[in-house]
Amino acid sequence: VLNSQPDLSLDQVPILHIDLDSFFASVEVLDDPTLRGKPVCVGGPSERGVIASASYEARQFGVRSGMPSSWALRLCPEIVLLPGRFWRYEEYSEKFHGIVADVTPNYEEIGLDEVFCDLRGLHLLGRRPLEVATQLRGRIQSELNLACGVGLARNKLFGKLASKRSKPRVVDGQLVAGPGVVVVDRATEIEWLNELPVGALWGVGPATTRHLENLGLSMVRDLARVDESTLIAHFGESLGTMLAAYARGEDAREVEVDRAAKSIGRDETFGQSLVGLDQAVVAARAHAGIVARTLRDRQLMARTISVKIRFDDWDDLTRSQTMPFGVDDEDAIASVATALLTTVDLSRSVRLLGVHVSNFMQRNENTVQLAFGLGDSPTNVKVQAEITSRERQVAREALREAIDEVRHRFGRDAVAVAAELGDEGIEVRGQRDRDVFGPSA
DNA sequence: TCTGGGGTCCTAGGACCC
DNA sequence: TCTGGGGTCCTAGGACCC
Repeated sequence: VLNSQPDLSLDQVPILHIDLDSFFASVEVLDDPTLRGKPVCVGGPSERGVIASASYEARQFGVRSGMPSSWALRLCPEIVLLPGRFWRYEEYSEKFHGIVADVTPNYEEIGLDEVFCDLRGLHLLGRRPLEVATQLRGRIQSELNLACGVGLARNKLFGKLASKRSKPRVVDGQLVAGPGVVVVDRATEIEWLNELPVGALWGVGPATTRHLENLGLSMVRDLARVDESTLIAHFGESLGTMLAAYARGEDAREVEVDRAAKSIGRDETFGQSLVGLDQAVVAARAHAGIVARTLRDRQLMARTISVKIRFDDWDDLTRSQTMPFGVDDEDAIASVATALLTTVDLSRSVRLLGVHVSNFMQRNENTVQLAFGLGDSPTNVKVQAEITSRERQVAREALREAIDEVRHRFGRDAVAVAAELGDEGIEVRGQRDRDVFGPSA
Protein backbone atom coordinates (compact mmCIF):
# COMPACT_ATOMS: atom_id res chain seq x y z
CA VAL A 1 0.00 0.00 0.00
CA LEU A 2 1.45 3.29 -1.16
CA ASN A 3 0.03 5.09 1.72
CA SER A 4 0.27 5.43 5.45
CA GLN A 5 -3.47 5.78 5.80
CA PRO A 6 -5.07 3.24 3.48
CA ASP A 7 -8.63 3.42 4.66
CA LEU A 8 -9.57 6.57 2.76
CA SER A 9 -13.18 7.58 2.16
CA LEU A 10 -15.23 7.19 -0.99
CA ASP A 11 -14.84 10.91 -1.68
CA GLN A 12 -11.07 10.61 -1.65
CA VAL A 13 -10.68 7.43 -3.73
CA PRO A 14 -13.92 6.80 -5.64
CA ILE A 15 -12.38 5.03 -8.66
CA LEU A 16 -11.49 1.36 -8.52
CA HIS A 17 -9.62 -0.50 -11.27
CA ILE A 18 -9.31 -4.28 -11.50
CA ASP A 19 -6.94 -6.05 -13.89
CA LEU A 20 -6.86 -9.86 -14.05
CA ASP A 21 -3.34 -11.38 -14.00
CA SER A 22 -2.20 -12.97 -17.32
CA PHE A 23 -5.84 -13.65 -18.05
CA PHE A 24 -5.78 -15.89 -21.15
CA ALA A 25 -2.81 -17.93 -19.93
CA SER A 26 -4.41 -18.34 -16.48
CA VAL A 27 -7.64 -19.67 -18.01
CA GLU A 28 -5.63 -22.21 -20.02
CA VAL A 29 -3.92 -23.40 -16.84
CA LEU A 30 -7.27 -23.72 -15.04
CA ASP A 31 -8.65 -25.87 -17.86
CA ASP A 32 -5.50 -28.01 -18.02
CA PRO A 33 -3.87 -28.28 -14.60
CA THR A 34 -0.89 -30.17 -16.06
CA LEU A 35 0.21 -26.76 -17.38
CA ARG A 36 0.58 -25.32 -13.88
CA GLY A 37 4.08 -24.06 -13.17
CA LYS A 38 5.03 -24.08 -16.84
CA PRO A 39 5.81 -21.12 -19.11
CA VAL A 40 2.41 -20.92 -20.84
CA CYS A 41 1.61 -18.38 -23.55
CA VAL A 42 -1.43 -17.69 -25.67
CA GLY A 43 -0.61 -16.23 -29.04
CA GLY A 44 -0.18 -16.64 -32.77
CA PRO A 45 2.11 -19.26 -34.31
CA SER A 46 5.85 -18.69 -34.32
CA GLU A 47 5.68 -17.27 -37.84
CA ARG A 48 3.85 -13.91 -38.00
CA GLY A 49 2.30 -14.39 -34.55
CA VAL A 50 2.57 -12.37 -31.33
CA ILE A 51 2.09 -13.22 -27.66
CA ALA A 52 -1.35 -12.19 -26.39
CA SER A 53 -0.84 -13.39 -22.81
CA ALA A 54 2.09 -14.87 -20.90
CA SER A 55 2.13 -16.68 -17.55
CA TYR A 56 4.52 -15.37 -14.90
CA GLU A 57 6.71 -18.42 -15.48
CA ALA A 58 7.10 -17.27 -19.10
CA ARG A 59 7.68 -13.66 -18.03
CA GLN A 60 10.64 -14.80 -15.94
CA PHE A 61 12.36 -15.52 -19.25
CA GLY A 62 11.63 -11.99 -20.45
CA VAL A 63 8.56 -12.90 -22.48
CA ARG A 64 5.95 -10.11 -22.68
CA SER A 65 2.58 -9.77 -24.35
CA GLY A 66 2.84 -8.07 -27.72
CA MET A 67 6.19 -9.70 -28.37
CA PRO A 68 6.55 -11.67 -31.63
CA SER A 69 6.11 -15.36 -30.86
CA SER A 70 9.40 -16.15 -32.62
CA TRP A 71 11.25 -13.93 -30.11
CA ALA A 72 9.45 -15.54 -27.20
CA LEU A 73 10.43 -19.01 -28.37
CA ARG A 74 14.03 -17.90 -28.74
CA LEU A 75 14.02 -16.55 -25.17
CA CYS A 76 12.40 -19.74 -23.87
CA PRO A 77 12.21 -22.72 -26.25
CA GLU A 78 10.16 -24.78 -23.79
CA ILE A 79 7.23 -22.33 -23.89
CA VAL A 80 3.83 -23.98 -24.25
CA LEU A 81 2.35 -21.77 -27.01
CA LEU A 82 -1.43 -22.15 -27.26
CA PRO A 83 -3.56 -20.70 -30.07
CA GLY A 84 -6.27 -19.24 -27.81
CA ARG A 85 -9.91 -20.23 -27.12
CA PHE A 86 -11.66 -16.88 -27.04
CA TRP A 87 -15.12 -18.23 -26.37
CA ARG A 88 -13.71 -19.69 -23.14
CA TYR A 89 -12.14 -16.36 -22.12
CA GLU A 90 -15.49 -14.69 -22.79
CA GLU A 91 -17.19 -17.15 -20.42
CA TYR A 92 -14.72 -16.34 -17.65
CA SER A 93 -15.03 -12.64 -18.43
CA GLU A 94 -18.80 -12.80 -17.96
CA LYS A 95 -18.36 -14.45 -14.56
CA PHE A 96 -15.84 -11.75 -13.65
CA HIS A 97 -18.29 -9.00 -14.66
CA GLY A 98 -21.03 -10.80 -12.72
CA ILE A 99 -19.02 -10.54 -9.52
CA VAL A 100 -18.36 -6.85 -10.13
CA ALA A 101 -22.04 -6.22 -10.93
CA ASP A 102 -22.91 -7.82 -7.60
CA VAL A 103 -21.06 -4.99 -5.87
CA THR A 104 -21.97 -2.05 -8.10
CA PRO A 105 -23.82 -1.47 -11.38
CA ASN A 106 -21.51 1.44 -12.04
CA TYR A 107 -18.68 -0.24 -13.91
CA GLU A 108 -17.02 0.06 -17.32
CA GLU A 109 -15.59 -2.95 -19.14
CA ILE A 110 -12.15 -2.50 -20.69
CA GLY A 111 -11.46 -5.52 -22.86
CA LEU A 112 -12.24 -8.89 -21.28
CA ASP A 113 -10.01 -8.63 -18.24
CA GLU A 114 -10.27 -5.10 -16.83
CA VAL A 115 -12.96 -2.93 -15.26
CA PHE A 116 -13.21 0.54 -13.83
CA CYS A 117 -15.81 1.11 -11.09
CA ASP A 118 -17.15 4.37 -9.75
CA LEU A 119 -17.85 3.57 -6.10
CA ARG A 120 -19.55 6.85 -5.14
CA GLY A 121 -22.98 5.22 -5.32
CA LEU A 122 -21.98 2.95 -2.41
CA HIS A 123 -21.93 5.94 -0.07
CA LEU A 124 -25.40 5.26 1.30
CA LEU A 125 -24.47 1.67 2.10
CA GLY A 126 -21.74 2.99 4.37
CA ARG A 127 -19.04 1.01 2.63
CA ARG A 128 -15.32 1.78 2.66
CA PRO A 129 -13.29 1.64 -0.58
CA LEU A 130 -10.55 -0.62 0.79
CA GLU A 131 -13.11 -3.06 2.12
CA VAL A 132 -14.84 -3.19 -1.30
CA ALA A 133 -11.50 -3.70 -3.08
CA THR A 134 -10.45 -6.50 -0.75
CA GLN A 135 -13.80 -8.21 -1.02
CA LEU A 136 -13.79 -8.10 -4.84
CA ARG A 137 -10.27 -9.46 -5.02
CA GLY A 138 -11.15 -12.23 -2.61
CA ARG A 139 -14.26 -13.27 -4.52
CA ILE A 140 -12.42 -13.31 -7.88
CA GLN A 141 -9.78 -15.52 -6.29
CA SER A 142 -12.15 -17.90 -4.51
CA GLU A 143 -14.95 -18.13 -7.09
CA LEU A 144 -12.93 -18.01 -10.34
CA ASN A 145 -9.49 -19.14 -9.15
CA LEU A 146 -8.05 -16.08 -10.88
CA ALA A 147 -5.59 -13.60 -9.40
CA CYS A 148 -5.95 -9.88 -10.03
CA GLY A 149 -4.56 -6.51 -9.09
CA VAL A 150 -6.76 -3.74 -7.71
CA GLY A 151 -6.14 0.01 -7.63
CA LEU A 152 -8.08 2.65 -5.69
CA ALA A 153 -7.60 6.31 -6.51
CA ARG A 154 -9.24 9.67 -7.12
CA ASN A 155 -9.41 9.15 -10.91
CA LYS A 156 -8.89 6.66 -13.73
CA LEU A 157 -5.30 7.72 -14.37
CA PHE A 158 -4.14 6.85 -10.86
CA GLY A 159 -6.51 3.89 -10.57
CA LYS A 160 -4.86 2.17 -13.52
CA LEU A 161 -1.35 2.99 -12.35
CA ALA A 162 -2.25 1.64 -8.92
CA SER A 163 -3.61 -1.71 -10.11
CA LYS A 164 -0.49 -2.18 -12.19
CA ARG A 165 1.65 -1.42 -9.16
CA SER A 166 -0.32 -3.94 -7.10
CA LYS A 167 0.71 -6.90 -9.27
CA PRO A 168 3.59 -9.35 -9.02
CA ARG A 169 6.77 -8.20 -10.76
CA VAL A 170 9.77 -9.92 -12.27
CA VAL A 171 13.00 -8.46 -10.86
CA ASP A 172 16.28 -9.93 -12.17
CA GLY A 173 14.43 -12.99 -13.39
CA GLN A 174 12.86 -13.55 -9.97
CA LEU A 175 9.15 -13.23 -9.26
CA VAL A 176 8.33 -10.72 -6.51
CA ALA A 177 4.82 -10.73 -5.04
CA GLY A 178 2.77 -7.53 -5.16
CA PRO A 179 0.46 -6.10 -2.48
CA GLY A 180 -2.68 -7.03 -4.45
CA VAL A 181 -4.44 -3.79 -3.60
CA VAL A 182 -2.92 -0.32 -3.88
CA VAL A 183 -4.60 2.81 -2.53
CA VAL A 184 -3.27 6.11 -3.86
CA ASP A 185 -3.15 8.97 -1.36
CA ARG A 186 -3.69 12.49 -2.68
CA ALA A 187 -0.93 13.79 -0.44
CA THR A 188 1.77 11.72 -2.13
CA GLU A 189 0.35 10.89 -5.57
CA ILE A 190 2.15 13.71 -7.43
CA GLU A 191 5.56 12.66 -6.06
CA TRP A 192 4.91 9.16 -7.33
CA LEU A 193 3.66 10.34 -10.73
CA ASN A 194 6.65 12.63 -11.21
CA GLU A 195 9.08 9.74 -10.97
CA LEU A 196 7.39 7.73 -13.74
CA PRO A 197 8.52 7.78 -17.39
CA VAL A 198 6.11 9.55 -19.77
CA GLY A 199 5.26 6.21 -21.40
CA ALA A 200 3.52 5.16 -18.17
CA LEU A 201 0.73 7.67 -18.85
CA TRP A 202 -2.45 6.41 -20.48
CA GLY A 203 -2.47 7.39 -24.15
CA VAL A 204 1.30 7.78 -24.44
CA GLY A 205 2.57 5.00 -26.68
CA PRO A 206 5.83 4.48 -28.59
CA ALA A 207 5.32 7.31 -31.10
CA THR A 208 4.41 9.96 -28.52
CA THR A 209 7.16 8.75 -26.18
CA ARG A 210 9.70 9.20 -28.97
CA HIS A 211 8.33 12.65 -29.79
CA LEU A 212 8.43 13.71 -26.12
CA GLU A 213 11.96 12.38 -25.63
CA ASN A 214 13.10 14.34 -28.69
CA LEU A 215 11.82 17.44 -26.88
CA GLY A 216 13.86 16.45 -23.81
CA LEU A 217 10.80 15.30 -21.90
CA SER A 218 11.28 11.72 -20.74
CA MET A 219 9.79 11.80 -17.24
CA VAL A 220 6.39 13.01 -16.08
CA ARG A 221 8.12 15.66 -13.96
CA ASP A 222 9.62 17.12 -17.14
CA LEU A 223 6.22 17.18 -18.78
CA ALA A 224 4.66 18.93 -15.80
CA ARG A 225 6.96 21.90 -16.31
CA VAL A 226 5.77 22.56 -19.89
CA ASP A 227 2.94 24.95 -20.78
CA GLU A 228 -0.25 23.43 -22.07
CA SER A 229 -0.09 25.75 -25.11
CA THR A 230 3.34 24.38 -25.99
CA LEU A 231 2.07 20.81 -25.75
CA ILE A 232 -0.95 21.69 -27.90
CA ALA A 233 1.35 23.22 -30.52
CA HIS A 234 3.34 19.99 -30.70
CA PHE A 235 0.66 17.34 -30.19
CA GLY A 236 -2.62 18.92 -31.26
CA GLU A 237 -5.58 20.12 -29.23
CA SER A 238 -6.75 16.84 -27.83
CA LEU A 239 -3.49 15.08 -26.98
CA GLY A 240 -1.84 18.33 -25.85
CA THR A 241 -4.61 19.09 -23.37
CA MET A 242 -4.59 15.50 -22.17
CA LEU A 243 -0.82 15.41 -21.60
CA ALA A 244 -0.93 18.65 -19.63
CA ALA A 245 -3.73 17.37 -17.44
CA TYR A 246 -2.25 13.90 -16.83
CA ALA A 247 1.14 15.40 -15.97
CA ARG A 248 -0.63 17.26 -13.14
CA GLY A 249 -2.43 14.07 -12.10
CA GLU A 250 -5.76 15.35 -13.39
CA ASP A 251 -8.09 13.09 -15.31
CA ALA A 252 -11.74 14.06 -15.86
CA ARG A 253 -12.75 10.87 -17.67
CA GLU A 254 -15.90 9.37 -16.19
CA VAL A 255 -16.61 5.69 -15.71
CA GLU A 256 -18.88 4.94 -18.70
CA VAL A 257 -21.36 2.16 -18.24
CA ASP A 258 -22.65 0.20 -21.28
CA ARG A 259 -20.69 1.76 -24.10
CA ALA A 260 -22.22 0.85 -27.47
CA ALA A 261 -19.92 -0.67 -30.08
CA LYS A 262 -19.08 1.63 -33.01
CA SER A 263 -17.43 -0.77 -35.41
CA ILE A 264 -17.12 -4.48 -36.10
CA GLY A 265 -14.38 -6.03 -38.17
CA ARG A 266 -12.35 -9.05 -39.03
CA ASP A 267 -8.64 -8.91 -39.85
CA GLU A 268 -6.41 -11.78 -40.83
CA THR A 269 -2.67 -11.99 -41.27
CA PHE A 270 -1.94 -14.81 -43.67
CA GLY A 271 0.80 -17.36 -43.16
CA GLN A 272 1.57 -16.83 -46.82
CA SER A 273 0.86 -13.42 -48.28
CA LEU A 274 -1.90 -13.05 -50.86
CA VAL A 275 -1.06 -12.12 -54.42
CA GLY A 276 -3.51 -10.42 -56.75
CA LEU A 277 -7.15 -9.43 -56.69
CA ASP A 278 -8.65 -12.92 -56.88
CA GLN A 279 -7.11 -14.15 -53.62
CA ALA A 280 -8.01 -10.88 -51.90
CA VAL A 281 -11.65 -11.20 -52.97
CA VAL A 282 -11.88 -14.75 -51.61
CA ALA A 283 -10.50 -13.61 -48.25
CA ALA A 284 -12.78 -10.57 -48.16
CA ARG A 285 -15.85 -12.72 -48.73
CA ALA A 286 -14.91 -15.01 -45.85
CA HIS A 287 -14.46 -11.98 -43.57
CA ALA A 288 -17.75 -10.47 -44.79
CA GLY A 289 -19.59 -13.61 -43.72
CA ILE A 290 -18.23 -13.42 -40.17
CA VAL A 291 -18.88 -9.68 -39.89
CA ALA A 292 -22.43 -10.05 -41.23
CA ARG A 293 -23.25 -12.75 -38.70
CA THR A 294 -22.02 -10.56 -35.85
CA LEU A 295 -24.13 -7.64 -37.11
CA ARG A 296 -27.26 -9.80 -37.18
CA ASP A 297 -26.52 -11.27 -33.75
CA ARG A 298 -26.52 -7.73 -32.41
CA GLN A 299 -29.57 -6.60 -34.43
CA LEU A 300 -27.53 -3.94 -36.20
CA MET A 301 -27.09 -2.77 -39.76
CA ALA A 302 -24.05 -0.88 -41.00
CA ARG A 303 -23.88 2.00 -43.49
CA THR A 304 -20.10 2.10 -43.91
CA ILE A 305 -17.94 -0.74 -45.22
CA SER A 306 -14.13 -0.57 -45.18
CA VAL A 307 -11.31 -2.76 -46.32
CA LYS A 308 -7.85 -2.66 -44.83
CA ILE A 309 -4.70 -3.90 -46.54
CA ARG A 310 -1.23 -4.37 -45.10
CA PHE A 311 1.43 -5.08 -47.70
CA ASP A 312 4.51 -7.15 -46.98
CA ASP A 313 6.55 -3.98 -46.41
CA TRP A 314 4.04 -2.92 -43.69
CA ASP A 315 2.57 -0.18 -45.80
CA ASP A 316 -1.07 0.07 -44.63
CA LEU A 317 -4.01 1.32 -46.62
CA THR A 318 -7.78 1.60 -46.05
CA ARG A 319 -10.67 2.21 -48.44
CA SER A 320 -14.24 2.83 -47.34
CA GLN A 321 -17.67 3.57 -48.74
CA THR A 322 -20.69 4.93 -46.88
CA MET A 323 -24.17 4.21 -48.20
CA PRO A 324 -27.48 5.96 -47.47
CA PHE A 325 -28.84 2.67 -46.07
CA GLY A 326 -27.60 -0.09 -43.81
CA VAL A 327 -26.78 -3.69 -44.68
CA ASP A 328 -26.24 -6.81 -42.60
CA ASP A 329 -25.79 -9.59 -45.13
CA GLU A 330 -22.70 -11.26 -46.45
CA ASP A 331 -23.40 -10.62 -50.13
CA ALA A 332 -23.89 -6.89 -49.73
CA ILE A 333 -20.79 -6.47 -47.57
CA ALA A 334 -18.70 -8.70 -49.82
CA SER A 335 -19.85 -6.86 -52.95
CA VAL A 336 -18.88 -3.44 -51.64
CA ALA A 337 -15.63 -4.77 -50.19
CA THR A 338 -14.80 -6.30 -53.55
CA ALA A 339 -15.56 -3.06 -55.37
CA LEU A 340 -13.23 -1.27 -52.94
CA LEU A 341 -10.50 -3.86 -53.50
CA THR A 342 -10.66 -3.31 -57.27
CA THR A 343 -9.54 0.30 -56.65
CA VAL A 344 -6.32 -0.87 -54.97
CA ASP A 345 -3.11 -1.80 -56.79
CA LEU A 346 -2.65 -5.38 -55.60
CA SER A 347 0.51 -6.17 -57.54
CA ARG A 348 2.41 -6.09 -54.21
CA SER A 349 1.78 -9.07 -51.95
CA VAL A 350 -0.58 -8.62 -49.02
CA ARG A 351 0.13 -9.98 -45.53
CA LEU A 352 -3.10 -8.72 -43.88
CA LEU A 353 -6.59 -8.11 -45.17
CA GLY A 354 -9.48 -6.79 -43.10
CA VAL A 355 -13.17 -6.06 -43.64
CA HIS A 356 -14.82 -3.63 -41.22
CA VAL A 357 -18.27 -2.10 -40.86
CA SER A 358 -19.38 0.99 -38.93
CA ASN A 359 -21.98 3.75 -38.88
CA PHE A 360 -24.54 1.49 -37.28
CA MET A 361 -28.29 1.83 -37.22
CA GLN A 362 -30.84 -0.33 -35.44
CA ARG A 363 -32.36 -2.85 -37.80
CA ASN A 364 -35.82 -1.30 -37.58
CA GLU A 365 -34.48 2.18 -38.40
CA ASN A 366 -33.43 1.10 -41.86
CA THR A 367 -35.66 2.42 -44.63
CA VAL A 368 -34.20 0.19 -47.32
CA GLN A 369 -33.57 -3.28 -46.09
CA LEU A 370 -33.75 -6.82 -47.20
CA ALA A 371 -36.76 -8.70 -45.88
CA PHE A 372 -36.05 -11.81 -43.87
CA GLY A 373 -38.35 -14.58 -42.64
CA LEU A 374 -41.69 -15.24 -44.33
CA GLY A 375 -45.05 -15.51 -42.56
CA ASP A 376 -46.77 -18.67 -41.36
CA SER A 377 -49.92 -19.22 -43.45
CA PRO A 378 -49.84 -19.92 -47.19
CA THR A 379 -51.53 -16.54 -47.84
CA ASN A 380 -48.97 -14.75 -45.76
CA VAL A 381 -46.23 -16.51 -47.58
CA LYS A 382 -47.55 -15.24 -50.89
CA VAL A 383 -48.15 -11.64 -49.79
CA GLN A 384 -44.90 -11.40 -47.94
CA ALA A 385 -43.02 -13.03 -50.76
CA GLU A 386 -44.16 -10.17 -53.02
CA ILE A 387 -43.02 -7.60 -50.52
CA THR A 388 -39.81 -9.49 -50.10
CA SER A 389 -39.14 -9.53 -53.78
CA ARG A 390 -39.90 -5.79 -54.15
CA GLU A 391 -37.76 -4.90 -51.16
CA ARG A 392 -35.01 -7.08 -52.41
CA GLN A 393 -35.11 -5.30 -55.73
CA VAL A 394 -34.96 -1.88 -54.08
CA ALA A 395 -32.09 -3.02 -51.90
CA ARG A 396 -30.23 -4.49 -54.84
CA GLU A 397 -30.58 -1.26 -56.81
CA ALA A 398 -29.44 0.82 -53.84
CA LEU A 399 -26.45 -1.46 -53.40
CA ARG A 400 -25.57 -1.23 -57.06
CA GLU A 401 -25.63 2.56 -56.79
CA ALA A 402 -23.21 2.40 -53.87
CA ILE A 403 -20.88 0.16 -55.85
CA ASP A 404 -21.13 2.47 -58.86
CA GLU A 405 -20.14 5.30 -56.57
CA VAL A 406 -17.00 3.42 -55.53
CA ARG A 407 -16.11 2.99 -59.17
CA HIS A 408 -16.91 6.60 -59.93
CA ARG A 409 -14.77 7.90 -57.08
CA PHE A 410 -11.77 5.97 -58.27
CA GLY A 411 -12.67 6.13 -61.95
CA ARG A 412 -9.67 8.10 -63.07
CA ASP A 413 -7.25 5.58 -61.60
CA ALA A 414 -9.19 2.69 -63.07
CA VAL A 415 -8.96 4.26 -66.53
CA ALA A 416 -5.25 4.82 -66.12
CA VAL A 417 -4.71 1.22 -65.08
CA ALA A 418 -6.74 -0.04 -68.05
CA ALA A 419 -4.82 2.19 -70.46
CA GLU A 420 -1.50 0.90 -69.16
CA LEU A 421 -2.62 -2.66 -69.52
CA GLY A 422 -3.76 -2.16 -73.11
CA ASP A 423 -6.24 -4.63 -74.58
CA GLU A 424 -5.63 -7.11 -71.79
CA GLY A 425 -6.68 -4.45 -69.32
CA ILE A 426 -10.17 -4.47 -70.73
CA GLU A 427 -10.36 -8.19 -70.15
CA VAL A 428 -9.19 -7.76 -66.56
CA ARG A 429 -11.85 -5.13 -65.93
CA GLY A 430 -14.50 -7.39 -67.39
CA GLN A 431 -13.43 -10.09 -64.99
CA ARG A 432 -13.69 -7.64 -62.13
CA ASP A 433 -17.21 -6.72 -63.15
CA ARG A 434 -18.28 -10.34 -62.93
CA ASP A 435 -16.76 -10.61 -59.48
CA VAL A 436 -18.59 -7.56 -58.25
CA PHE A 437 -21.97 -8.19 -59.86
CA GLY A 438 -21.84 -11.98 -59.98
CA PRO A 439 -24.75 -14.27 -59.11
CA SER A 440 -24.41 -13.62 -55.39
CA ALA A 441 -24.41 -9.81 -55.61
C1' DT B 1 15.02 -10.68 -33.21
C1' DC B 2 10.27 -8.43 -36.66
C1' DT B 3 5.90 -7.35 -35.28
C1' DG B 4 -2.16 -10.28 -33.98
C1' DG B 5 -6.79 -9.03 -33.74
C1' DG B 6 -10.37 -6.82 -31.29
C1' DG B 7 -11.39 -2.11 -30.99
C1' DT B 8 -11.51 3.61 -29.93
C1' DC B 9 -10.35 8.28 -30.85
C1' DC B 10 -8.19 12.18 -33.33
C1' DT B 11 -6.72 15.01 -37.32
C1' DA B 12 -6.96 17.10 -41.69
C1' DG B 13 -8.84 17.96 -46.03
C1' DG B 14 -12.67 18.20 -49.21
C1' DA B 15 -17.57 18.52 -50.45
C1' DC B 16 -21.63 20.61 -49.53
C1' DC B 17 -25.21 23.50 -47.24
C1' DC B 18 -26.86 27.75 -45.20
C1' DT C 1 -16.58 40.52 -59.78
C1' DC C 2 -14.72 38.81 -55.47
C1' DT C 3 -15.62 37.49 -51.24
C1' DG C 4 -17.42 35.27 -45.36
C1' DG C 5 -17.86 31.75 -41.77
C1' DG C 6 -20.01 27.90 -39.49
C1' DG C 7 -21.58 23.27 -39.49
C1' DT C 8 -21.97 18.45 -41.03
C1' DC C 9 -20.56 14.44 -43.33
C1' DC C 10 -17.18 11.54 -45.46
C1' DT C 11 -12.50 9.62 -46.27
C1' DA C 12 -7.78 8.25 -45.11
C1' DG C 13 -4.25 7.76 -42.10
C1' DG C 14 -2.25 7.27 -37.64
C1' DA C 15 -1.76 6.49 -32.64
C1' DC C 16 -3.25 4.04 -28.93
C1' DC C 17 -5.39 0.45 -25.76
C1' DC C 18 -6.12 -4.55 -24.19
